[in-house]
Amino acid sequence: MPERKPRKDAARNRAAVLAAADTLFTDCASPDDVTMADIAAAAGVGKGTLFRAFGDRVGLIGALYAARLEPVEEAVETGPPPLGPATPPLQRVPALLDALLCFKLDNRHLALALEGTGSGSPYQAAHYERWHALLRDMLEQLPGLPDSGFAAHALLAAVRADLVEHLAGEERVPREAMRSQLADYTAAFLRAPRDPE
Amino acid sequence: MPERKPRKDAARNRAAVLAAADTLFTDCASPDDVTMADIAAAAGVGKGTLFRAFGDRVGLIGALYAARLEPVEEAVETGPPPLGPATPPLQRVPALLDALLCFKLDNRHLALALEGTGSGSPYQAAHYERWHALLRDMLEQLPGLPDSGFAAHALLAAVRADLVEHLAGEERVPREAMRSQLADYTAAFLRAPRDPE
DNA sequence: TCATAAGCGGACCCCGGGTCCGTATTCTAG
DNA sequence: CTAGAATACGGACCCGGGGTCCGCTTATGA
Repeated sequence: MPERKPRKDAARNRAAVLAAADTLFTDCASPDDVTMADIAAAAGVGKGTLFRAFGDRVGLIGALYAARLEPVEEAVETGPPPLGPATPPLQRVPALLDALLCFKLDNRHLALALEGTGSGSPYQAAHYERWHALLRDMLEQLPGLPDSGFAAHALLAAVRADLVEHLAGEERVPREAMRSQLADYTAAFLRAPRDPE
Repeated sequence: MPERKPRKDAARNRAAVLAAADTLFTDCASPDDVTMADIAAAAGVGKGTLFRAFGDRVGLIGALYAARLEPVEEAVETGPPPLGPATPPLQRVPALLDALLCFKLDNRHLALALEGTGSGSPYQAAHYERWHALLRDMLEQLPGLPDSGFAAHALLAAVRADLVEHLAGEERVPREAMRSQLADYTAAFLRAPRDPE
């Protein structure tokens, strides 16, 4: 395949934009008061450059998000328990949800910016489908649970960026409290199946 | 309190706008390709009128949403079982979630428009807090469940408009299937407490 | 009927995402 | 090293949508 390597300045600019956007997003109160022009300016670059490199706003945010998310993905795909693939579902499901929660807590504005993108919802983001499939498959291995597809969606909905933001921001729930609440919630759901004693 | 009654034409126009917006939203593919100008035009009214009557876009959508939601609220507050207040929590919780799901199914675009409003999320909509409080209180009466506040959030997240839209639209899950999946999910969660046999 | 306040409408402003194209930079072949 | 093509740059520019403003119209009630 003729995958031509990009020019050096292009690569440098891309990196600069990514870096600038990153700090801007983490510093700002709401993701949508950081504009494309702001980012371009902060990166010392023209708007055109920015759009050529990432296509559009969603593309840029998506790239940032992907970069931040990469460690988590690696930990899930090839890491040690309890996140790695060798873990039995009963421990891995809560571990995954906890990891996702932590990620959203650590990248509030970014996740918010990505999920709140137009009416698109998070449901057409490439990542979402991956997490959903993974979670669904794990749930499927657990006997006696209801429709795994829906359950996976519902569990993922419990760690949606705006909910997390609301809890952390409005309700001032501290990080560890939120983690344990989520763990309890997950546990309650997973405890369900063994009912016919 | 000096609550002056509005002029007749004002009332008429308000109603016209509401009606026009309603049909526009239900007909259109995505909630954000119906603009304020469209609504004004469809209602045969100037933009100014529209903004004076509802403040801003969110206000208008909120008003529409509230109107549509009113029957549900009444059913919950003063209706017969299984939605009404006389129902024991174990039946009322699933009934409430089911009612909410049906509502979102029947008002997809509207709910989508309201929940997807900026980064505001649904969590600052007045209605949300009501549902959350109600659900939390019901959960509280059930022994052995984890933190009711979080659980209420998580359960409500399972019927969020964009998830419902995704399931109905992208995954083509039929209405009744979705209802039963939600019911199963809810049941699994509620079944949890009685574990120490 | 007339005075006054409430309401009306649509031209207008603002601002942000996205585009365009003349110019500058990098790459590559000779 | 150099010339030419290919690629990238940047910021002026466009467009569309939310929200405002103010001179004019219409309801109201004395």
